[in-house]
Amino acid sequence: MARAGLVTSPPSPAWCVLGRGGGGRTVLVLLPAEGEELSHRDCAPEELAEAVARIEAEHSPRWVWSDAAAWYPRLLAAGVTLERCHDLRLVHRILRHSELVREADGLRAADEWDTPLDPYEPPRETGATLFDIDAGSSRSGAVPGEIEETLAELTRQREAIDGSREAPRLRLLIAAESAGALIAAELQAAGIPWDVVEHDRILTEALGPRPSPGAAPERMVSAAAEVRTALGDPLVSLDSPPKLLRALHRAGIDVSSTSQWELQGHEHPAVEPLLRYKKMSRLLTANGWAWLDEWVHEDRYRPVYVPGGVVTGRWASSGGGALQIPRRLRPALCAAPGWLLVSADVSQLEPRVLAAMSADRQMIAAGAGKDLYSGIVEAGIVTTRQEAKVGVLGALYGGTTGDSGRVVPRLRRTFPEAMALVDGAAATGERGGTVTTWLGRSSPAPEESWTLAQRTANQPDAPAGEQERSRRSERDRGRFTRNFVVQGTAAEWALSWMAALRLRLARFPEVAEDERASASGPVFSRRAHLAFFLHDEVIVHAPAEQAEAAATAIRESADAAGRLLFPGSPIDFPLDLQITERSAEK
DNA sequence: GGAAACAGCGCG
DNA sequence: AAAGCGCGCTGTTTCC
Repeated sequence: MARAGLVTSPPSPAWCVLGRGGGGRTVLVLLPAEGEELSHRDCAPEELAEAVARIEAEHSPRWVWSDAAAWYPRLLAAGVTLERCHDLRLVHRILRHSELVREADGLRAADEWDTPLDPYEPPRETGATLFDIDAGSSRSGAVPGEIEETLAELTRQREAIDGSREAPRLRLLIAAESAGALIAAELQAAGIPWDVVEHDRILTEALGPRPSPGAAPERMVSAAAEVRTALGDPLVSLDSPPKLLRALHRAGIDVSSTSQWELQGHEHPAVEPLLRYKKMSRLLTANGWAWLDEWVHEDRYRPVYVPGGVVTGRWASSGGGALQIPRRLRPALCAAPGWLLVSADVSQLEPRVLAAMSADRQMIAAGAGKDLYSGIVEAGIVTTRQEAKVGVLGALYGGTTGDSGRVVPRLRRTFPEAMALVDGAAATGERGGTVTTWLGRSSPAPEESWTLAQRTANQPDAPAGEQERSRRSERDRGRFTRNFVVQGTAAEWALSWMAALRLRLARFPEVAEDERASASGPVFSRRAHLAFFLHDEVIVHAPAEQAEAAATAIRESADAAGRLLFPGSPIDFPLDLQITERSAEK
């Protein structure tokens, strides 16, 4: 009954709203349960962390603020963690688009809440700097973060939720999204334990020793020389696609672009060193020594996560490329001495989410307790696991050609409910409609110009070229909405997983602080904590004696997330789980 | 001379 | 062997 526990609020759900007041002070408004008295107080910047910690200990309220990204980092720095929050800016963007909200005009009018906070901009609230001015009195418009506007937005949002067609689902989504905001700030504060020596070793092995500034590494220089010799062009730039393409043509290599997948089909002696050069160039520019200098300090890599940064609800990152760390650098992700990494990823998250959403019994059965793709092979639908994978991805992404185009029709016969769900989402998108995830995040409506252009092109007298272009545009949008419902619901599952895990880990006992683990700061060097998240994968950094318990917590949380989203469904979400000192390359 | 777009490639 | 969805980041080219 995990679901009921979250949906029907406990008897006295205090909310504590944080906002900027006058004179650089912060106002705290405690919204109590009915019948109790509303209370508020304000405090100076240097008193804030202590005041928040005291209220958290006494009432454990849901903290309401403009953005976790603006308020939470300095609380964490002061050693304060919070259990739950309501992130108005993230929630605003969900509610104003959601099809489940009946009346969103008020929210849409408050468009100052639509702007995502620029993570590079220093936080503009709480008056924690000495130079803070009293913004409240000097501005005319409503400003997120000021206490009056914060309370007004909370009221708008509560009305929108209470009046929605499916308030319980929306409440789950909002709680999960807000938990994500806490987690993102905590992940950044804790940092990813990073072994600079190992990273340097991988770079040196691949590229040669670190060159002096401005120079290219040895092995890139020699690979480039091989390419130029083979092309008979001693000066050609390998970093300029147009120039390189012309040089390739002059050497008789018939390609339409310089991308690796097109090059690798050709026999020419320039191809092998060129592909080698491209690999090295990529590693150097994206995650080379300059990246190490910029992003890793005191054994921690601290990327910037952007919760809700993708339309589907997935996280994005901004700076540091947290979600694109190449697998070959994974071994640099390494536990502090005396600590361990507990890594877990969900097998075939998206297909399983689709199976659960559509309650497709055959598809659920194919994945029950094992690899879903192997299950499809065993059911006799295809002959190889690779075929099953390509077919399922084609179903999720709207593939029509090649292997996936051949397998999808067979999947449609075997898994009719699952396929009907994604096919329906695609049809809605092609018509210009909106689709919605399991918990209520809706896809953005198409631009007005798009709808208009489609209507014009669909007139019988429209030029054939225009009609063709219009059909292609419709299909593009259909593939987007087809994938949106699945990718978005998978993101909701992952948030629920992490939210449950985070609360379990917070109840772990404290251990003695370790010298190297202390690089994670006062909060995260005394017990197991989340260190990494990547769509369907988490890594917990744990004192060795807590690693087994952390693994159990990860599994329990995955089960809890499944029950929370799909109560009563037989769907399962098996994990690949490993306890190691060093992350595996795979 | 700086912003925007593109190419290419890393991740799920 | 690539395709079909969603991203970020770098270096280069193009545009204003």
